Amino acid sequence: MPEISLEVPGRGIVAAAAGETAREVLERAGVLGDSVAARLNGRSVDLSTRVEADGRLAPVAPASPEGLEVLRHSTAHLMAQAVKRLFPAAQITIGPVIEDGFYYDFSFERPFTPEDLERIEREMQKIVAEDLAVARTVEARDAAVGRFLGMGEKYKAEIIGSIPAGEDVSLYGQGDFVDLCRGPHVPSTGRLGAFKLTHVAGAYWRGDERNEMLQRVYGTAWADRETLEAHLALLEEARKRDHRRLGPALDLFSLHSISPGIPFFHPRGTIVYNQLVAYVRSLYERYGYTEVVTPLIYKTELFKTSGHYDSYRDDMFLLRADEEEYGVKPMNCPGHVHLFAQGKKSYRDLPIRYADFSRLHRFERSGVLSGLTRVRGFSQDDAHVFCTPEQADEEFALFLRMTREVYDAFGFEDVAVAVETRPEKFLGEPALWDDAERTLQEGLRRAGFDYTLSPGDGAFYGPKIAFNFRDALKRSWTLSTIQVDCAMPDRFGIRYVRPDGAEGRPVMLHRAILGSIERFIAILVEHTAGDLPLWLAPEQVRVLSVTDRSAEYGEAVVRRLRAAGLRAELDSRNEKLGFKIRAAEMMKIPAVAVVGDKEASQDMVAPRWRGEGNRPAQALGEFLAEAVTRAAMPGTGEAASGPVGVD
RNA sequence: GCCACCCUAGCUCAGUUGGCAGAGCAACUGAUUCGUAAUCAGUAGGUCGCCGGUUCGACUCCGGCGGGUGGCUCCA
Repeated sequence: MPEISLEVPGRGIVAAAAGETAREVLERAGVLGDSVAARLNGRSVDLSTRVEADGRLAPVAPASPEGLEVLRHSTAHLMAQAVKRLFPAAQITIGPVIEDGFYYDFSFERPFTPEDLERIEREMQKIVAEDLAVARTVEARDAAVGRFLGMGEKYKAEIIGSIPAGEDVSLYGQGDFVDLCRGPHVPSTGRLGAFKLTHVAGAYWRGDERNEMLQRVYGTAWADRETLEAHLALLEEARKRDHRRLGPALDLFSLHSISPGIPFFHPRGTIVYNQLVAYVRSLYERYGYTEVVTPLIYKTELFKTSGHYDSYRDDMFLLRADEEEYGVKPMNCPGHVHLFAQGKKSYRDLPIRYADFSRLHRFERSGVLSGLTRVRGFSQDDAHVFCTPEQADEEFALFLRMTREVYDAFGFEDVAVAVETRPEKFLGEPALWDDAERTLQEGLRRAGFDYTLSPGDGAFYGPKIAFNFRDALKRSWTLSTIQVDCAMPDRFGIRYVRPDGAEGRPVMLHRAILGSIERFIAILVEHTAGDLPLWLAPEQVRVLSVTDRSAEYGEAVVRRLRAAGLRAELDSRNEKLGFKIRAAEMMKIPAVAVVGDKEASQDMVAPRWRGEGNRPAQALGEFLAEAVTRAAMPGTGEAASGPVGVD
């Protein structure tokens, strides 16, 4: 056998015979350890892969990203094997790795029950104990199709059938089970074990709702028990932070079947809501926006012109009055274009930036509604910019500056930017789209944003940039978006007079920074676990009287705090101090001021800041000054800056 | 919209094979006047999501509808 040489990290060059397995080479190099696969020239391969030529070879540890991918994929196969043993009539389809775990889709005559999941999990553990060897074989495509048809696996045969004819496919077998798979996999089922099946759900075959509904079983898998437990603990933590639980508990909002998907904001939640709007308004003042108030309901004629009637009608609330069809607006843009078209506009008027906090209503399919994150009624910090083509770059840059300022204000750091391009169903000229997509990408590059491309995800009227924020629970949410409109200026025929007296078509941008205020509140509640920043907290200070003797002084303290613009309440209930402290903590009140005989006699309070604990009593004026400073809205007070360089 | 599961007091949850609906917390009343995460006692609170069926009898079994949860498909 010819000698080959392999570069193994930490071991330099290791000599091997061509045809030796990766496992043999790694073992001899003393780096096999508990690896579940190998990396050969940068590609993940099975440990049983034969090395035929010079190259680089490294072990893949179970806890490494590639290792976890292998474990999860192998665990998906393990589950499929268990399902086939328990339910031979079930047909296997696909079973990919997803974030933190895997799923496998089965076609079966009935849905799996939670009890089935437990049985499947036990069967999986049995197969782990059997420690079956996992073996890879290669077969011609048509032979593989025949093999799976022979086993009655018509879905699998269909998948393999869609691979180009004449190609070979790789199969992985373990005991009585075989599956089509690119691999790699762990060498034997005994290497698995730190997994848990989490839930079952329906899923359409090939993701198309016209197809059969399959049974999808989700699971999570990790390198060892400890990391599995840690992951389950994180899920538990997420459950505790869930805004649908915290929101009502903190008396912020509630949902009721009387209006599915449209939230009721309670007085406390309304304070948060209005503070966010006030914050955005303060930015608008500096960034040169003008606010408008526009109709909620329009004759559908408007939506026919804008294109919404054709592209978006199924998602709209339509109504009939006076023999006329009306639509509740799902977006502000058609109204704003209409508004722009009123009166003659000159280049001297541009850019025009219409901001609108109007409520929007979208008839979302019932199955997609969820808390405040997916609703049927909401409002956005929405605005539409109309400018000359020459101004478009600067307008885009301005938006990016504003976005950055807002994210800094909230301390949002983990933000990924995606450029979403022309979808299949679109309006306007493809050339316009290409231009717009290029403009967006160049602007991002100039502003120093990294981004990824998300082909086909744009809005029907133009390409879009989405700012996706990852919250404390590692979930991703679209907050800000900006879209170049390639359709509506033409459809509405809006114009402006250029310096040379000719008429031009203005460029239209759609943009939002917080996005939906409802969704933003949900994200903020979960990100902060309900500990909202002081400027947003519905009740900023709670004054606690120790006994009835200090209640009157407590009232005076509350009056002083309120006069200084703070949101303060008095708890003078006939309860012990410990009880009131607990109540304030559970409502996550940021600051507590205890007043007893001592404080009352000296014009003092004993502060207790949430997360910081008790402080010695201090003069009321001192406490008040600190609270006012801490409660400042971002971009105001000391740090306030003047107008941003526009207009 | 599709698949599965869930819906009992304001909240969190018990409720045996179909036989008079329960607890803790919250609320209310009284006592207590108390110093940093729950003082004690008492009172009230329910068309068991809604409608229909089976049954001598339904929170419990069956069907339909509504809402929610997890997914799928769609999306701020």
